[in-house]
Amino acid sequence: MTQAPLASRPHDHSHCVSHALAEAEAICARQGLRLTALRKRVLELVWASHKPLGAYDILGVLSDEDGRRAAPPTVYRALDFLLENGLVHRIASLNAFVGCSHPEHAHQGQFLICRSCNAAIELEQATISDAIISSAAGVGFAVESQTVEVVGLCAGCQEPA
Amino acid sequence: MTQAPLASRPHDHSHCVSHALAEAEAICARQGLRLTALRKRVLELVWASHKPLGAYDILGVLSDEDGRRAAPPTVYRALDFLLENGLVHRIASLNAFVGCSHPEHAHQGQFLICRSCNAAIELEQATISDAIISSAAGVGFAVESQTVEVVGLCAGCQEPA
DNA sequence: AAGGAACGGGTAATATAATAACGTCTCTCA
DNA sequence: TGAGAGACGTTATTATATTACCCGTTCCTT
Repeated sequence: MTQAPLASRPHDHSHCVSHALAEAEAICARQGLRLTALRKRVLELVWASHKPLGAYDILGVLSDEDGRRAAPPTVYRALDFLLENGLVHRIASLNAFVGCSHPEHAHQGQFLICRSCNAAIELEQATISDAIISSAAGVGFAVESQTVEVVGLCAGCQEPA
Repeated sequence: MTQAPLASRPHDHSHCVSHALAEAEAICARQGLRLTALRKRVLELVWASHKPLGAYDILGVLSDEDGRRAAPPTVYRALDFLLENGLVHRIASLNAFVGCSHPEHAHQGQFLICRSCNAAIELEQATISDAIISSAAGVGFAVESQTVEVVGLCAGCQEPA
């Protein structure tokens, strides 16, 4: 059977970050996309943890490390690029962004968001999207994109009180 | 088999509105909740169509009909009441609100949102929520609430070009 | 009937999220 | 070599949501 997603287990997170950045480099190189310093830095910040990060949080970090304060469009443009190219996902219910765990192929993420530790676990379950597509088809609706965001408690946060 | 949801077919919409209001009255009466004039008016506005409505759209209408301009908390408080009591749903991906089609029992809505006519069709499919719950259980995640919002084309908007 | 808590709602200010509009620099490549 | 495209800075604005404080009414209690 498939192993539980990394985000839901303790792990050496620096591997996630370096792996995600290396993969982004490779994907951009292959597709002739420009992963500029800014875009790379934003991607790195989004990957700083498995918790979805708000655009203004990113902005705050960038402003701190630059002397001058970055403006919203700076961050949103970088995020738009990363979203368009499947390197991050947007969590609509949180107005926040999280690194994509499987950027190598196009897909829609399904997210399990822990209300205790805030981690977002990305799933890619055909059973879920198939159920959605066929239910929609039952009322004549043609699905183009899906948003599935689930709140609850991750395995690690369900310890007995 | 179950009939297609009303929102996805032509219908006499004034019936929807009056039915929704009557049902809200009954539910509130039964549970000792106060469906004040303001709350009722907001519910009526949300039900004005099957298209999700933004809080500031509601605010605009209220301001127009009152001479004085309503302020955001007025609307958000009414919406909070309606949400808490299952009379409306919030569509996170649109920052908008839509009347609940089945307020008589607690449930999480699943929504099909037409990108052409903007109508939101509410589903309540066990196949979808079961798929989510069991996929989540597979990684040890305990689901508490689900957000399922699907964008595409409704039956009526798929006419040949 | 009086006291007081709870509730509904008005008002101002503020917080948070996202976009618009415009300018400049640099790279590419024809 | 210069025209066009892309990336990003900058300022301003729009959209969405919340906080804090106040006041009047309701309703419960004695």
